[in-house]
Amino acid sequence: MTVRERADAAHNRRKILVTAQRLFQDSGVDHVSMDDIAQAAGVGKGTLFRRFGNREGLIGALFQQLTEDWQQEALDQLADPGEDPRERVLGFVASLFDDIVVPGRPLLRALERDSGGSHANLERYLLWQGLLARAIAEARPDTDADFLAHTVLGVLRADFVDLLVGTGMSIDAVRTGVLTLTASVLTAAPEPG
Amino acid sequence: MTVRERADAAHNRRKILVTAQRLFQDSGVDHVSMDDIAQAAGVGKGTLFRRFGNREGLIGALFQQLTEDWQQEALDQLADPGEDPRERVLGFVASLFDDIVVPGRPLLRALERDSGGSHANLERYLLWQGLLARAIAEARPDTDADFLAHTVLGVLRADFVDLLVGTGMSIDAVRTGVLTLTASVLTAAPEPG
DNA sequence: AGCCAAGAGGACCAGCGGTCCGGATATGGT
DNA sequence: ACCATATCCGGACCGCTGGTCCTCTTGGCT
Repeated sequence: MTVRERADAAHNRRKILVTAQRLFQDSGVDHVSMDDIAQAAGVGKGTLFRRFGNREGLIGALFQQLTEDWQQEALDQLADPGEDPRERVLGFVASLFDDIVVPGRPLLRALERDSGGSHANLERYLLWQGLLARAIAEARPDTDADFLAHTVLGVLRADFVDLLVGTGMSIDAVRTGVLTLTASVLTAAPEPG
Repeated sequence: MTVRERADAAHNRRKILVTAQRLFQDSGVDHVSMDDIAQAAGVGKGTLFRRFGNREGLIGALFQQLTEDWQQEALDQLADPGEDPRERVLGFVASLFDDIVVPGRPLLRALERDSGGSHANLERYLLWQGLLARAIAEARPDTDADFLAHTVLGVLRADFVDLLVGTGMSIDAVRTGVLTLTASVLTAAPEPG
């Protein structure tokens, strides 16, 4: 397909992305309207929607930009059979928290909120959850690794982290809690009699 | 205080509540506008907002109606010192899941979504979390009961349950997972050497 | 240079939550 | 029974939002 994006289109796309990121950062994701972004980017509203389809598409593009490099590396490392699965899981969770959840919290919240829509979020979630579950299963073949993976990711959801922060916990306390939980998930518990 | 609610006002309040519940049930919370509710209840929009302040107030009132009886009983039982803390926690979680989360999922989602606003939700959360943490601490004094309580409640969040269902799990599978997780949280794990 | 698909842009739209205010009425005092 | 009035009612109205549409422009190929 030779239908390459025209130069002005690509230029505008980049301009929109950087502008949106700045506005979101400055004013909070849900105090910035699509009009705001179009105007600040010096672009018509039609252009904005032509490029990204809708609001969720724009936010998704910003989020993907944040994750694409990380995801490749992190998932490879998580699946690397040459290392202790426990270490791999802990490393993955720590990296997910530090590099994605914390810096991407506002974007993630916005994406989680409209989860009813696009399948992209669900697919991404399932990808992470599947690999995480496999690694957990390596460390603890005896348990429901699948649900434990869900649990760990559940605690990492942006709005839940925000809730915890809202109760007075510091980001660092949340981090410690998440990692402790992950570690305990990886440690075999005796079956209750 | 003789400032009793006038009879017509009370009547309208009841009518609005039952109408809203029906509409939400039939069409899904976020496909029903405040206009819809007012019209279906045979009431002016001004009346609706006068009674409940705003959308979140209405949803909150519906949710409180759903929980008020349950909460009294469940929290008492959770704090009852005469029973095995493990049983109490498991019973509380099961009841919370069966009686609140599952039937109230749509309302809860809507409330969680706008959590930025009212403190009422945060207070309710902290009340439940505090008592749950105390009971967990009785069963396992050695761990961070506080964060474990957060974890259990985190997995019970309505939008997370919806996400799990969206991945193909049945409600019953979610229930099993939640209870298994709770049980494992209540079972001491050996410190990793 | 000339053609034209792709893109630009902003007026426009429908729907939303929420407000306002002139008219109606329930209620307590007489 | 009746009045005075605080309370309440209703729906027109508002500002704002995400999203569409249609005309004009322009980059890129020949």
